[in-house]
Amino acid sequence: MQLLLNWSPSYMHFMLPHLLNVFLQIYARSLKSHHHYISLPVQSSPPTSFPPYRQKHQVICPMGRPPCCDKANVKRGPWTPEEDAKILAYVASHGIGNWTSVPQKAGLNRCGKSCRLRWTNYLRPDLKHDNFTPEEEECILELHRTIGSRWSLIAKRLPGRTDNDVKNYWNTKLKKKLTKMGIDPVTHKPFSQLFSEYGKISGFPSTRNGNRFLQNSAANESIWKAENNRQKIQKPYYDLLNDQKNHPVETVTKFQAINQEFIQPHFFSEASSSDTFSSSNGVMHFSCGPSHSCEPSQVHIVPPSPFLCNEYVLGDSFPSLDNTDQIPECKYMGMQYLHNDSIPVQESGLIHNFNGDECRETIMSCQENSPGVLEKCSSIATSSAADSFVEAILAHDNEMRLQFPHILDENYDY
DNA sequence: AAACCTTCCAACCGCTATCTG
DNA sequence: ACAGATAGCGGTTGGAAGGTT
Repeated sequence: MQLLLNWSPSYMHFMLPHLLNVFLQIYARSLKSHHHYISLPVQSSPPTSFPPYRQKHQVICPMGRPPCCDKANVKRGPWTPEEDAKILAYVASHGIGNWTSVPQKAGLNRCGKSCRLRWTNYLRPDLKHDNFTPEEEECILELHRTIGSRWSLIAKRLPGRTDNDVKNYWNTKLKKKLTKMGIDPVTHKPFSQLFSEYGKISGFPSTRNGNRFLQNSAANESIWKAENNRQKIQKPYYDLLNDQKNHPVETVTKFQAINQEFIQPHFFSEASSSDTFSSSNGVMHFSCGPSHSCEPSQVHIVPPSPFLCNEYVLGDSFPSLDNTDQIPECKYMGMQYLHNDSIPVQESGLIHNFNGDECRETIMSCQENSPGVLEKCSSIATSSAADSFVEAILAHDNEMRLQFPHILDENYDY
């Protein structure tokens, strides 16, 4: 009883039916076997807060860490209500930390890692157990469009949801939903637009063999590989945005540094041969990847949004943060097409406009809300800047084509 | 009713980063 | 510096539940 009194009302609301079920099952079993109830450990002193999350770098076992468990002899598979009750009781009285010792102390024949996952993904009191709301759905879609399958980052933006929840919801619902709507779940572009863009790539099968590339199964595989590549490119940005200590201005500076040291060399070395860019409706889209590669996976890569932000906003033309008038109007690609039965084609993208002040606020608020910079700043690009950039790359492309015609004019047949 | 198929998600796997002795 | 451990993460899978034939 003392255990229950230490739970918050919301946690109580979640757990009471669960515990009732546990006790009923145990009671029913005890009637059959004449065994007594399990005795839940009752804490001697209430925790100061619930859940008492472990402090970072907290030293739990100063004498060295024993092996987690005997992997061969621990139970696996679905958790029973009794096991859940033991974890809950243990955490309520001891708090979070050193999952290695939890199975032994809680009386469980489970691996510590399994206990941790059970707690993290299911038993945590702050978790929601109801369906995803349309708002959460939009949030997932928008974040996935921006940062890809970084489930833990996305989950952090959705209180009460775990990365596993988000991942499962994406894989079972959202991916199919987008596909049905004619939208590629990786690039978040309409398939029709992808077909069009693939067809524009020089040296691509479209000129000789039509769009066969996109008609066979290899296309899907290529897109997934491209997604992986995109995530590698984006990593420095995630690292930066995850660093909550950064001042907004510092963040901007680091964006520039990352761009110079990593993104630009990467981009120009890999994408110089025959990249394609398009600028429509003021939102610049481009694809990069070596068309001379035998890997169709690298032919089309949606660029990391921060690249756009950095290239066009934080670079030469980026005004001081005090001078918002010079910030071009932001074009934000929202995800409202989800609630629209019609398939958005080229007109998609300009669903919400951010003005200069909003962009500035976004940048200035990045310390508290860092992914906002990604989402909004990423789309800052004027069509003129995009056009000049496109021209520069196309010129570079032509130059490369003249130098390496034997590579770039290969006839691709996947 | 039975067999088969599809969907869904909890749990696991394997990897990397980080910590400790 | 190194080995051995955990935490955290994204990808994958097993099997229960529901639907279809």
